[in-house]
This record gives sequence, structure tokens and C-alpha cells, in this order.
Amino acid sequence: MSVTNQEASRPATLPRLPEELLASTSFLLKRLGFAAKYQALTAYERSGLNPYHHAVLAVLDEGSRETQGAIADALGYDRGQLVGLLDELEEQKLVQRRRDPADRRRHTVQLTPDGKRTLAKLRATAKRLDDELLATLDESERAQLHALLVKLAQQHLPHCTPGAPNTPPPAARH
Amino acid sequence: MSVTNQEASRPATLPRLPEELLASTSFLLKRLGFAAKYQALTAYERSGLNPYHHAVLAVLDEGSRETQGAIADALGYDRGQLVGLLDELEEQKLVQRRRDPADRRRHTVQLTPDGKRTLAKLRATAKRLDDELLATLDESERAQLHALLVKLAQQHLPHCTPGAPNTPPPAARH
DNA sequence: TATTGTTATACTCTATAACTATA
DNA sequence: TATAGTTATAGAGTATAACAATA
Repeated sequence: MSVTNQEASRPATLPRLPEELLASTSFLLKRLGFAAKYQALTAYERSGLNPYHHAVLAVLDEGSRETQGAIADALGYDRGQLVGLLDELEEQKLVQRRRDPADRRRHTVQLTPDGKRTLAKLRATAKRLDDELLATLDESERAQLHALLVKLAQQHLPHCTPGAPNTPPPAARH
Repeated sequence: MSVTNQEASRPATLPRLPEELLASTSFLLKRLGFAAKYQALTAYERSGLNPYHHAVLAVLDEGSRETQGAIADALGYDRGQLVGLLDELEEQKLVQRRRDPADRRRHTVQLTPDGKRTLAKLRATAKRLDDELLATLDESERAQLHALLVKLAQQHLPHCTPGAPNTPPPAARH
């Protein structure tokens, strides 16, 4: 299995995905989504954070959803899952938890100045990932693709548009 | 958290994904890919099979990649992972393993008539999944989306096009 | 009694590598 | 020694539910 095989010796045995799978948009979406996740995980690794952390910081930066429940709901994360993420963010001093005096069951979460700075870096990472992903598309194709995905998201992802609470998939992966 | 909150009482606390994530094509791809995977798993469930089984049957139906190694390589599956899938397919009499007399280390795998029939059903399921996924897009948009995803696949998925063996992500998920 | 955040448990997936039989 | 297929083990990731504090 070293040389040959790519060429003509066993031409039909090339490791090629079946046509019927490549013809399925759903299949491509699954594989590309997985590849994107893998790329993202790798890219965020160096910062000691992951895309989930970025998502949490992004919610906080928009303000107005600062209790843990609201953050989890906005992102579709399980609340138990969020606890660990916040622990890690707090340990790096990127966010701060405070008990809500009005309802002492609640925790209020805020971005710290460090958190803001880190968020800026994570945005740059995300931008780079998008650029790498879309490298072979021109501007118009990128816009087209994004618009089409937004349309699908409105139909299939919870919290993407007012109207539709659809069958919720389990927790969520960034 | 029962009534109100959706309306005007706490308008800013809606469980809505942050804009900066929705603006990322990579993010949408990840979420939609995950949703598609979830939908597919659910849809295949009734048949006692899953999308991985479908993929294996699809490879076999194209002929010419009939040893376990070739199947695994075509789909990007780990060979250990494939063993279990084939066990399950063989138990349902959808495929048959035979030892290759020319090289007794190898197993040759064939579709049975039942396997062919089942594959036809799985194709119908896959078709339905695609239709549901793309329900809100018209024919032209569907074609556009698929073409764009194929372009990304050629760049980012192994085995999608001759030329480029790119950094291989771990095993693979349907 | 219900809810917020937390912790613990169990289960699924997957990555790795040991193992066998053949070459 | 290397390869095809198999099996076993360990680790990560995730779903579930129990729990303590507060309402």
C-alpha cells in the first residue's frame, strides 16, 4: 500500500466516497459540520479555551442575559454543562459570578476587562476559521452560502428566529 | 418562566443566539451539521440501522471496494469501528463476509439481495431527510447550496476529489 | 412545591493499542 | 517484519437525575 494504487494498478479501489452520499446535502452538511468543529477545536486550543467558551463570552457581551439559566437557554446548552464552562472562565478571570441580591438563588455573570480582551482575540480566531473554511469561495459565493444557511437555521435551529420552537436536539455543541 | 417573557415584559432576555455567532458560516455549519446528524439518527432508528450502515451498504453497492480496509478507507472510518458495523449488518443478513482465498488475511464483503432491498429503503429515508432539511428552499436554492457545499467538501473532506489529501480529521461520523 | 445552580452517575463514542492469523 | 481483521481498554463527551439553597 505504499506506491501505486493511486495510479492505474487498481483504479477502482480508490478510497472515494460513494456518489450517493456526495449527492446528499444532508450528508455534506454533517461531514462539513464535523470538520468545522474539529478545525475550531484545534484553533481555539492554544488559548486554553474552546468554542463553547467563546459562545458564552459572546452572550455576555451582548448584555441582558446574565443569569446562568438565561445564558444556557440562549445557547441551547444544558445548565449543568454551563457550570463547568463558567468555572473555567472564572478561573481565568474572564468572567465573574455574583449572587443576585434580588433572588439569592440566581447567579449573575459579568465579563471582566480581561474577558473583553480575550473575546476580541477569540473573534479574530473565529474570523480566521471562517476565512479558511471559505477560502475557495469568492465574496458573492460566501454571501450566498451564508444566506442559505441562515434560512436553514431559521427552520432547524432553536433560538435563531422568533416564531419557531422546533423539536430541540440534545444539548448543543458550540 | 411560564407565560410572559416572550412578549414585552423582559424583551431583552429572549433566548436568542448572539449575532456574532449567527454571522459565522462556520458556526452555522457546525450547528446545522449537528442537527442534521440528529435528524438522521432518529429517522434511521426504526430500521434498526443508522447512517453509518447506509454508508457501508452504499460503498458495497458501487462494487470494487469490497475488502474491509477498502471500505473503511473510502468512508474515512476506523477499521475497528467498521468491524462492529459489519457484524450488525451481517446479523441482519444484509451483507456477507467471505475470506479471500488469494490472501487469507482479507475479508471480502458482499451485499445480499436483502441488503440491496434494504439499501433502497435507506435511500428513500435519506431522500426524505434531504427534503425535510431543504423544505424552505426552492429548487434553484437547493442546487446552489449543494454546489457550494461540494466546493467546500473538495477542499475540506478527504476522499471527495482526487488531488488533495488534507489534514485528516479523526475517524468519521457518517 | 418549584426553581437556580451544583454535583454525581451512567452511558455512549471514539481513540488507542494489543492481539491473531496470515503473508 | 508487516498487514488484515478483531478485540479490549481507556478516555472524552454528554444525558440524566439527585441535591442544596432559596423562593
